[in-house]
Amino acid sequence: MGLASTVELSCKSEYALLALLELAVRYQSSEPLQIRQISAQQNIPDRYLEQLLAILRRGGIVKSQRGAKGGYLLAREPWKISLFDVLNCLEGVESREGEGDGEGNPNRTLENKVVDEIWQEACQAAYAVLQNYTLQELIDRRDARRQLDLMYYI
Amino acid sequence: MGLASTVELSCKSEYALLALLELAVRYQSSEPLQIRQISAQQNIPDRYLEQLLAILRRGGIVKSQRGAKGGYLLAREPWKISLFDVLNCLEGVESREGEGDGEGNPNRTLENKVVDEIWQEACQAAYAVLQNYTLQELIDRRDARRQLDLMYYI
DNA sequence: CAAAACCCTAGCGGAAAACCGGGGTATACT
DNA sequence: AGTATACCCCGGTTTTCCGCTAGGGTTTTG
Repeated sequence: MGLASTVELSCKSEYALLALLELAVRYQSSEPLQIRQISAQQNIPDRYLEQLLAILRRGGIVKSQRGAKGGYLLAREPWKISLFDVLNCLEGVESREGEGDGEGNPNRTLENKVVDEIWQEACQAAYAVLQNYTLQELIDRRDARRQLDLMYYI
Repeated sequence: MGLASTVELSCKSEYALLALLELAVRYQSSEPLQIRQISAQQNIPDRYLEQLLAILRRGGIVKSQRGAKGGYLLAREPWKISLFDVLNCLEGVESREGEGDGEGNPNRTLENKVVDEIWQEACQAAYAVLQNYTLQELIDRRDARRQLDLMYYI
């Protein structure tokens, strides 16, 4: 209830995580996976997913292979990519340098700063959690729940 | 940088906290404070602030006194109102019952659920921090920094 | 050289956030 | 009683942002 249910993961971030999960599953094969395949598997609008993957590429999360038979691969092992890495990469783009706010704003009162300080502290706590989860653990969790669901079914 | 600077407190929440800080400072006097005074002090559009205070009133954070010489007061002591109380009150309004998403949505895959689970866990960590800070501590922090700034100035 | 894939940039549409305004109602003071 | 003050309710407007679409490139395979 309340905050817990209203503060939702952005659609963008969810798409990205689901896509990365697909890449992570096939990491061993080192065969690139194409946008179309991912978008079909996870029900993500393909042209939009394309943009997200571009961001992740620039952020060093995935790498791409151009041309026919190309596609995307994880830039490193699934257990070396934390959820924080991913979300930070996504949300940290197209902010920088547009503010006037953010920090260097002159007419920010002491009250503004204090409130912000605590807000940052709360965010840090959340980041700490996200840094502890990797893509690999995402896969593991899913597989564990698959087993569980299967048991209930029988 | 990154997430840390982009995940910003909503304007709404910041306004509310600043307004409550003003009320908290004058809590002892038990004289109501008017919207105009608060909005002037903290540079908040007064008609907008009015709406926010109405939400906070319905949420039991502040109480109001109508008529001439009226205004707003905290509903309880500043050290008994946590930042979580405030944000939860503000963000938790006008959501409920409009979703289709949220949880009971049938076509949510296992992947969706797993990702959400972890996200919720991260949020919980942030809430824990916010629950530990009260309006009183907001005041104390500000005053501490005032002293500090003064020392540097000399 | 053609097909398959990624690459870049621009812009649209709807929803939510921020804000404004008008007319009502309770209370204090004279 | 009457008037001024300040909250109260609710609808509308503006602006911003997110999710998504679109078009035209460039690189690579075969």
